[in-house]
Amino acid sequence: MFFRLFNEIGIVEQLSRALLEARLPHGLTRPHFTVCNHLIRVKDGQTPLDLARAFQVPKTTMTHTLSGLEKHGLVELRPNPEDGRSKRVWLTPAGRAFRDKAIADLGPVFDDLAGGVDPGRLQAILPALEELRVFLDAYRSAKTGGPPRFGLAQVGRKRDPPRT
Amino acid sequence: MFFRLFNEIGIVEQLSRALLEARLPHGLTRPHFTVCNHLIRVKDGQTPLDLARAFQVPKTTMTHTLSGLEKHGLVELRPNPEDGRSKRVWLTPAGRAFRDKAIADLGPVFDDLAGGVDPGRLQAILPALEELRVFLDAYRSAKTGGPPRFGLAQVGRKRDPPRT
DNA sequence: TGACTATAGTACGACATCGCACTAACTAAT
DNA sequence: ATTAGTTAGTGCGATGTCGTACTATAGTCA
Repeated sequence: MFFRLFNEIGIVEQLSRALLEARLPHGLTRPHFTVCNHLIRVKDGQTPLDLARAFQVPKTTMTHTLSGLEKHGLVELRPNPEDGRSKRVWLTPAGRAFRDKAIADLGPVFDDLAGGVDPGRLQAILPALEELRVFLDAYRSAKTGGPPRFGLAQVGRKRDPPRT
Repeated sequence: MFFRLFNEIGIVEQLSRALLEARLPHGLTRPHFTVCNHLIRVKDGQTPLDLARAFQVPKTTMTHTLSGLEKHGLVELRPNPEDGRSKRVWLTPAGRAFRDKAIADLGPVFDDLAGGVDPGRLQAILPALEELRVFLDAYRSAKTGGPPRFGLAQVGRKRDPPRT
């Protein structure tokens, strides 16, 4: 049962990602969009590590994603006046426009989706998914070792054995 | 709403993947496991393209996954007597053992999961997920162009513009 | 102040994913 | 049989993801 569940989730993830990226400008991926979206929905000025935590990705992955966004002029990384080690991520006008346009372009897709699948039914699975996500996150932390530890970043993955 | 849904799905996908791969032998990934599992649950002797369709991945990705499985001696690729272009994928005893051991190793995880999240609740979201998956798959085909066309493989993704 | 530890970010390498282009083989129409 | 179009699989290159290791800065404690 769990296998089927995770399998369905994996396939939906692939398909939804392809659906989104087919509608983004060339060179921009779902993470780029989701980060911009997050910076608008929540707030910008967060640190890269904040974002890595929010999306449950290693910080190296977030560095990579942000560098892509910066290269496209969608965000700006400025030093964090409160902490010399870290930076803060700010959206540029282009970044906001990019996000708005992506959402607009997805409108028809969501309309079709709402026509083909009962939105209420999808809405209804959100709490269970969220519960599952929270459990998996906590489970990883629990199994990884001690307390909250740190930001997420590099934990709990498998370790390369020394090359023989 | 759809964003939140796909976001949760994406995160659950990442976390479940990490959870699984942390319990697999080094060098083997979730696709390796899921393919072996599929070959046992459904049947082996399928063609690589059958598998690519089943997992909704491009055929090049399946080639890569199968070559990894073959390198580890978990599957065998033999010519397809009915079609000189294609091959058939057969599990080796090692492949079956690998799948069985992975499932056994995941037992405790699933027990914990069943303890932390109501399994009935997860079970209940399966039909909606499946419906969503079927819709997304059909939608991609519909938008991509005509009829069933081909196997899945390389479609509907964005095209690289000529390098300037 | 100095020493030790913890944290933020990055450079780098390994590898997975996937689009493009190509070959070989099948199919259809004549 | 010839030819054109389609399909199965792969080589290759580009890029996303992530673990390891490193640097710079903070924080803690004496």
